[in-house]
Amino acid sequence: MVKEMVAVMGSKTEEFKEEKEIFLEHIQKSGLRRTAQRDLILEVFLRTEDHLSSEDLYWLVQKEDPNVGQTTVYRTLKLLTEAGLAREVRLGDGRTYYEHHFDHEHHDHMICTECGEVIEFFSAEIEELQDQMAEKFNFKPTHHSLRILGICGECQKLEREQSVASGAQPRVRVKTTLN
Amino acid sequence: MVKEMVAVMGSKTEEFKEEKEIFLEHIQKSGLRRTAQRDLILEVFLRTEDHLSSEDLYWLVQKEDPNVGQTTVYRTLKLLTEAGLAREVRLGDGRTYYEHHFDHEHHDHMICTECGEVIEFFSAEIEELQDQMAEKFNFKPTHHSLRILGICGECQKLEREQSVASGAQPRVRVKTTLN
DNA sequence: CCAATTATTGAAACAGTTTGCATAAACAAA
DNA sequence: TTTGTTTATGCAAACTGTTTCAATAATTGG
Repeated sequence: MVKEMVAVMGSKTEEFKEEKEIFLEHIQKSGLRRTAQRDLILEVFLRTEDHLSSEDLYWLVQKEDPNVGQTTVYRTLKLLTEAGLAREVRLGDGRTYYEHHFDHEHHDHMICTECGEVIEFFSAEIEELQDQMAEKFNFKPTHHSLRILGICGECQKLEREQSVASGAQPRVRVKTTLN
Repeated sequence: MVKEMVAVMGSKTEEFKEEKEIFLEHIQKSGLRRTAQRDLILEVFLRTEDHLSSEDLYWLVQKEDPNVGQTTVYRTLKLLTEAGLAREVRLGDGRTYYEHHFDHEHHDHMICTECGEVIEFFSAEIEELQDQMAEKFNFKPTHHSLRILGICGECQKLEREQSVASGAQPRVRVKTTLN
């Protein structure tokens, strides 16, 4: 078990060198310690280009090393966030998701309430207006999150087909956890 | 105990007539039943112009009728949301808050990460740009939520005073639950 | 190399919310 | 009104995502 960990320590792939350096730097700067778990979690996180909840990531990591607890994944994700490698995103269900942050432009999200698809978008104009708004209230913004909930193109199409096929009963929306 | 309830049923105040009608209508349309608890919860909710968590509301209701359970408050708030009288707001801590929705203009929130103050604001330009964005992705928006996290004017002032008084140590941010 | 210090870990605790169930209350029909 | 049917209620227990804590492991100073 320990031997395996040592093997992992040597960092499986040579990809993501930059990110790994950043992580190490952050670890050292904060007086923390490099561990096999943290290396593995970072590795798997970087490999997965998606919005991951802590639990999602936990299971992915489990597959490669069953000796990693949920807690460690939570903490490591928090670390990655501090290091600037990950960004917390709340999509609207209770969960917190994480997405790559390093080398990724800032963006906001549209979320389909039918299928859960997440569309990333960016608008410089909206950003600008937000800052103006904040200034008007003498508010110093540090972050913001803009989520647009609705129905994606695909689901709209499906909806139309369904209403034709089954005689246009109004469809019941799935779990409208607003906001 | 039953007598009291009957007294409450008759609706304590004559205010909020419109909202109460809407609620009744929704109740009937959905084949649900009017009950003393629901009436009381609605009443107290309407009386309190604020962002309330389910628990907040629970305690307020408790004061007037100790025979109301948390569960009922949760369920009723969901009802009120469906009826269009309340709106769910996630301010960033785990909790779900509710605010008045009927007859209240749509707005977004700035949240102070120091003191928790919530500033409501509205920008027609931002709304417009959001719709344009959605259209660009063929996305049919139903709701949106824009949160700006940062530091309110008051806390900025405090910060400045503190840094003068105590010799300008960089201040540690309280619970930076981003996003 | 050993002891003392400090960080890391996973299990258990925790908060907020939801669900299942037996009882009580609302409503409709007689 | 009374009866029968169906829904609402509130408790307790389940569940979810997250944080805490005591035991363990790593690192540092002597």
